Amino acid sequence: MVDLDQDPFYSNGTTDEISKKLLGMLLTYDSPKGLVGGRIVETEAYMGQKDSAAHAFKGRRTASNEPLYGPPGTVYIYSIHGRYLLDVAAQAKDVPQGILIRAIEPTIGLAVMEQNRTRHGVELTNGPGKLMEAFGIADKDMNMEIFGDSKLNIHQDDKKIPIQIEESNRIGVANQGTWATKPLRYFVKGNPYVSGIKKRDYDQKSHGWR
DNA sequence: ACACGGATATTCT
DNA sequence: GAATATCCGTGTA
Repeated sequence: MVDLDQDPFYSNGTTDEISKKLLGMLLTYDSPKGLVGGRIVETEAYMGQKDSAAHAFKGRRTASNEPLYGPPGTVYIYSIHGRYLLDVAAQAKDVPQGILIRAIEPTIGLAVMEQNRTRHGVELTNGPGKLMEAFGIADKDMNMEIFGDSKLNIHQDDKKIPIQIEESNRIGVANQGTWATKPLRYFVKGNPYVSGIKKRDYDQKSHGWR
């Protein structure tokens, strides 16, 4: 059994650094309808107690954000606006910093995801609630599980390299205090599955991968 | 009971 | 592109 607090990936670096490292990694879910997944193309870092936009701001701790306090690699699913969003705890146990996985470029189980979403093309997975709907996840049953031990997995060794990582402020936290404007959102420049990207900014050739 | 949010879809100028 | 309707679980009262 691995010592989770010593995890060589999640504990190695600050949460914003890890958010960038996740870009290009393969995210999979072993769903009841078959394996689904894709490349992570957009993430956001939430820096814990000090971060006015984070769920754990000022050490806030409730039943629903408890997974943030789990060991690195803990699955944190939470609901907002009637959707489910996927986070991963990024630091040692009791350090409540997390990374929101906002979009993926789908590569596995396209037919299943299209059925779950009743949409296709970029609309399949170009947003945090959309990718969870595509996966067919509509509950928080996997909370507190660890990526890799869970049916959810982030394959650290199966990774494409972005040509360029772009940064911006985080989405949907506009009036969440002084941290609202910090550049803690990261995405693969030119990838069509990044939320809100304009068609003219697509990298048609390589989707932003090296 | 009730207000609201780490979102999405639809409907307009 | 921007405005708006709707989503429903969660925190606070």
